[in-house]
Amino acid sequence: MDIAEVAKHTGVPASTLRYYEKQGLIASVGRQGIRRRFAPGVLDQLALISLGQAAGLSLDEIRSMLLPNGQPSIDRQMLADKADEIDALVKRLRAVSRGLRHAAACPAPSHAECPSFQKLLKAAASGALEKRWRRPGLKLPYK
Amino acid sequence: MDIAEVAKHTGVPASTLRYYEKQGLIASVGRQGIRRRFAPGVLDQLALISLGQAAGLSLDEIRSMLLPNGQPSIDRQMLADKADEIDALVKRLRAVSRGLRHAAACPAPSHAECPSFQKLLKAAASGALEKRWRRPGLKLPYK
DNA sequence: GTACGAGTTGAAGTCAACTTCAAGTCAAGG
DNA sequence: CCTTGACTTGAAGTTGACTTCAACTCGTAC
Repeated sequence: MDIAEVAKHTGVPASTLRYYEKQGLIASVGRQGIRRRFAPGVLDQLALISLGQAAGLSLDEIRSMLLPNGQPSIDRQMLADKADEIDALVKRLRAVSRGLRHAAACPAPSHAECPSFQKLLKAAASGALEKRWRRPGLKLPYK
Repeated sequence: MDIAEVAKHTGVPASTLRYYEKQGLIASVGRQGIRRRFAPGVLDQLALISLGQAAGLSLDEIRSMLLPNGQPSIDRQMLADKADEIDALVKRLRAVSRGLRHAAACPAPSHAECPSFQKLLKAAASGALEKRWRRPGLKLPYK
């Protein structure tokens, strides 16, 4: 497959594929003239990368899960740890969501007078919402 | 309060407070000599900013929720929409977490042969995990 | 044989949210 | 008066994951 075909199948732009190759996340199986050729297995590798990103892994971390041949070799403990991390995040997010909903439904004329909104603010200020995180991490959908 | 005091109370570094002021997210109430003085209300504003960030809002979006005086003026519909967005994210994250856990517990000798891992990969590839997002968004905890 | 479209390269640019830096300004203590 | 230490400034640097760019090389079609 050439780069455009991989891009079409996966939705990953050609520029990103070249970037991933430079980063050692995927490999081409040679050239036809000057053009890269990819084995079909690259589609699985890209799926794995997608999955890792959805799990909040950096490309570096994802690379560390790949053998030189591109086969995944994943530390099961690491998977479990990541799952724990995600669960903790989910817990926080659900608290935020509950708070937002309550604030949205709150009948006070302005949020300044809404007790549940005040409580939310207090929680945010107290760090219960984990104010300051250290990694760039998970992306949110735009819409 | 001077900037160090605000920093101490909120955990927000002084450099960030200056940055927020430049961005119009908070305001100082004048100077004592060359130094900024903040009204206590700035603590609430910072809590609101924290909350917004926890909800995945950009600083731009957060600013759009603030009146020029710093009082929040929040569109309740927007809150509800944000809550929906977060719930959708939570749903995806829980799927990822479940998948990771299953893969971690999977008895197959290598992940290449684990059926549930394959299924996860397939889901990732099919876009069920929402591969390509448009906003920088939510940060993950480092630990 | 030459024009075209799709690929190639390395380098540089983008984005958000900060942080870091050098150089300067103060207030208070000794 | 002089040092110290906390603050000030604008400008530049950081991070990760890409994207964009100009300049170049192919294979194919006309």
